[in-house]
Amino acid sequence: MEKINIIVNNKTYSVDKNITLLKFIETNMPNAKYNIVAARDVDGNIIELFTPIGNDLKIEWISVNSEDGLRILRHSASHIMATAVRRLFPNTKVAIGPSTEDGFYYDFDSPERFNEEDFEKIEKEMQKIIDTDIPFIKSYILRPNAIEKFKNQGEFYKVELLEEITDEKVSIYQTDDFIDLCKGLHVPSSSYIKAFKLLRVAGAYWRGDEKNKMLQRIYGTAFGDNKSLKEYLNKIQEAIERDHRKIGREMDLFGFYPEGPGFPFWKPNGMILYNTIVEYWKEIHTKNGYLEVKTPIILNEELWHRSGHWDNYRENMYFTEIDGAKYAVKPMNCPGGLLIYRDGIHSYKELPLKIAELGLVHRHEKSGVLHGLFRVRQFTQDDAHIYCTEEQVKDEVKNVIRLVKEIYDDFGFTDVNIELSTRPAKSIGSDEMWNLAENSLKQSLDELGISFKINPGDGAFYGPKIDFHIKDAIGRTWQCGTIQCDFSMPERFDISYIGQDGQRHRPVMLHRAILGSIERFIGILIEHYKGKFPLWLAPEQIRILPISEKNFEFSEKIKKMLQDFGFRVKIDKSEDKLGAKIKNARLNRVYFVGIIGDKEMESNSISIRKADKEENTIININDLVNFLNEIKKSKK
RNA sequence: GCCAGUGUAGCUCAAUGGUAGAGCAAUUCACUCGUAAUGAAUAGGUUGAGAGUUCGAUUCUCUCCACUGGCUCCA
Repeated sequence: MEKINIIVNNKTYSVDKNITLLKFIETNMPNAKYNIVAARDVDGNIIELFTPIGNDLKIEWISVNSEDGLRILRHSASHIMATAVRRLFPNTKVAIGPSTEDGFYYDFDSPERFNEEDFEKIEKEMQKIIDTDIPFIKSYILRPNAIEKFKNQGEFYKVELLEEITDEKVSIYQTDDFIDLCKGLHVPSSSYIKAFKLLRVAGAYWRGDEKNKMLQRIYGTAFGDNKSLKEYLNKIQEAIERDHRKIGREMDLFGFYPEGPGFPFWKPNGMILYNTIVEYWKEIHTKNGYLEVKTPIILNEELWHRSGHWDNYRENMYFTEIDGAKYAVKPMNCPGGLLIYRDGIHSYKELPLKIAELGLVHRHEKSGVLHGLFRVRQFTQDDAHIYCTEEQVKDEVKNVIRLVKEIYDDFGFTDVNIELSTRPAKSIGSDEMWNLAENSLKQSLDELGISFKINPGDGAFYGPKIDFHIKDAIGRTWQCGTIQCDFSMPERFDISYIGQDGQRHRPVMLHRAILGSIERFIGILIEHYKGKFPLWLAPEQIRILPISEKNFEFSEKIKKMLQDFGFRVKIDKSEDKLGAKIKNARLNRVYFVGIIGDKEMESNSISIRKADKEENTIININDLVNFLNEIKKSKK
């Protein structure tokens, strides 16, 4: 009998691996016939353990609502969904059905076109399966037998999977009449699914490859109790309410029109936000020793052959013609920047040379991927290229990391995850270059004591990179900043500096962006703040609400004064009552409203309040500018 | 690009094989007003575009465009 060692509560147990029935229960289910847990083995993998009650084995239970528990629960829910779908649509073939970060899906190949109206039917059938408490029965069979079995059933996706598995034996799970090739784990029976919901249907390629057949993927989620499901659905709702496309419209920030799909149009309010960010960005970069340049948007095609973009990035580029010669619209700023560097002789004394560019780039994104400001075809990168010696790389990378953190902090993002991506399959440059580059980045992070995740094969085609992911107010993460180490472009452009020895040397080039794309970053900011920006970013910082026409003149005086001090201020001279004026100010996400009535005029003051708060502060006009400046300075 | 869905007034949404309505917004008038919507009136649409079926299409069919959710990709 095959045994497996597992560690539970620091004790090692030898356990029979051939289990045919799996029970997975919570401690608060005393009537279960069997106790079974999912535990972690020595390598940290989840393995299963089976023991009848009465065995003295002490088990550390995992709750249904723990990360592992939910994964098991959701994976089981996907099987139940597949069972239901196959009951309702018998001609449906199944592909794979894993759990995801917050739910599960199953990919189907079916003559039926599923749509969301089918969900009710499928959910009902799933509920039936859950109510009848059908067990998940696990068994192991020899791989050739499994291939035979699934072939007979016409489940060719399973056969394809099986043909790649090298194990002698594979496990299969049976739920009702639905038999699925599956490693597990699963809950013991369907009634463990206490709350589930199907969410959407989408197309998905078999094995994620667009050359393969498009399958129909049904997404859903499941929880151990109804309350958690409700909380999850509320979170989805919250994300919908934060949608930057909706808030952007409400605040009149930007627009997209059919005349330019994927090309954002910035409206006056949006430009205020945009320019405020740019001004801040320029200031902090100047302070950190960066010089600024601007390079052309359209450049000769020859340049892109030299840079390697033509070979590696062509399908994302736009091309044009000038006087019969071929030109390309830049998808990246570096080649242009390199021309500037190459224009002159550089001494080692100039290095590190930090050249920043807010570069407008165009990339042809497939029509189906465009998404508000998050995914556009034209955007401005807050780019910079740092030319330095190999010895300087580590320190420069560290400097960039510090700057990245400072900038994110100023925008209210304090939670940052860092990832290191290594050489991809499609790449240029020698092995030595790649090793040197990857090691330099790794060491910089290590020396700063920063923990990071490694993404093998995720680097740019010209070098490895460090990516920065910020976490927003509702816990979503967004990749924004990046540092890319490039030994390749300097060679292609044959750039050099004169070293202490009077000889020419090849500098290293670091590409880096902090906000990533200003357009996208604004989208993230909108969703993070739900449009309620801190004072320094708010397109409209203060709106003065006169109670009646008698107060207009005094209001104008205050407006003029605030404008002279650089504040963005408007007066609501509409015929609305005060309540309506406040409502409108809130809707427009104005930061402060200042109320001017006879009372205020008499005392030469203004009743000021944050537009979304109840409390008023009465401030003398002479103190107003100081009051606002204090809040603006703090950035947050 | 692929799969599915959607497209009606500035916004949110109704309705119908016999050329369309509501609320909010807008405009005008009255009210001169104190903390999340004062009242009245007016105006606003070749129902995304094109073609087909039909006596008649906004409705049914097809093509295209755009958008939404995914796949893939990515800042």
